[in-house]
Amino acid sequence: MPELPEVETVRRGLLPVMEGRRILAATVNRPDLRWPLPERLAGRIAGRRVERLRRRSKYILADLEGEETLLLHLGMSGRMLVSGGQLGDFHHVVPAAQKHDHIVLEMEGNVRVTFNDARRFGMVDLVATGVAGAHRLLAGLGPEPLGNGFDEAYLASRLKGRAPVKAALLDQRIVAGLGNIYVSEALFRAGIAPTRTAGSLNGAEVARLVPAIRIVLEEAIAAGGSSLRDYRQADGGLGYFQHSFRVYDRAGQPCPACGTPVARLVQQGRSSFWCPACQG
DNA sequence: ATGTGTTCCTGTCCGC
DNA sequence: TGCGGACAGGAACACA
Repeated sequence: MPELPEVETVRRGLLPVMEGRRILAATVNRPDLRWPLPERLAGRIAGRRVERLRRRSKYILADLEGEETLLLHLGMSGRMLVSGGQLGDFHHVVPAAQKHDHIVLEMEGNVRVTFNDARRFGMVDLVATGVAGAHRLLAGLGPEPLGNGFDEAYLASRLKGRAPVKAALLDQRIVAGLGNIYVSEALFRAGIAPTRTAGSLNGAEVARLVPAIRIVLEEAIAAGGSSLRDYRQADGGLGYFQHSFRVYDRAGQPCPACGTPVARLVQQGRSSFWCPACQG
């Protein structure tokens, strides 16, 4: 579910209730998500202050005092939900536990942060802060698409081979943070068919693709992400970038540029949406 | 080294 | 309504 814009939106929502605040208590309701959770996780994070809340690709990193970092990935259906707080008096209703509430953090400030993940493709680990970047899940990630390390020269150097450009952009080693929605949207904006071979793109096409990726991600962040099914912001609210989709999930509907029906195809087992007329 | 297909899991929607 | 199948914002893993 969550791609870079959704994860960044969640991070921003968690910032005021987590950064600088202490985790007073933690509850862990099952031993594993996608993988086994760290041993004694609840006890190891309880009582510690969150010094920084960062994002790398689709991961959220909570640097805890004592040089350990809580590493979170939301998978397809993960949510980080904030409850309590503002009401602040003894009348305020503690929300009932929901199905799939796997980890609950009681934060300083009378706020609860709950990690809920129906499909359990999410991941959580606890690592030494100094070597977090070398964690097996982070070590191979490519550059942040909104950062300085992502430009035309870099992307051109990595778009090689016969795999479809769709697959290349989904490859987190090439660029970190894109997912199924934003790859389709970026390729539409760049006028490149998802079926094109990565190595077949010419310089002009790569030069269009870089800003197309950047702009669509920035617009999606500004819209609070895209809510199709599971995704919610930290406050439970919906993102609204789904209303700005030009091709994703719009099979059969007219291309916003030329009116040709948007096509859907399956690549690597995943849907791609595109305009056969605009994207060459 | 590449490229592709499968797998994990739950929930929802659509057609019969 | 019930039931089966398709499909879903990810990505590691196993194999050609």
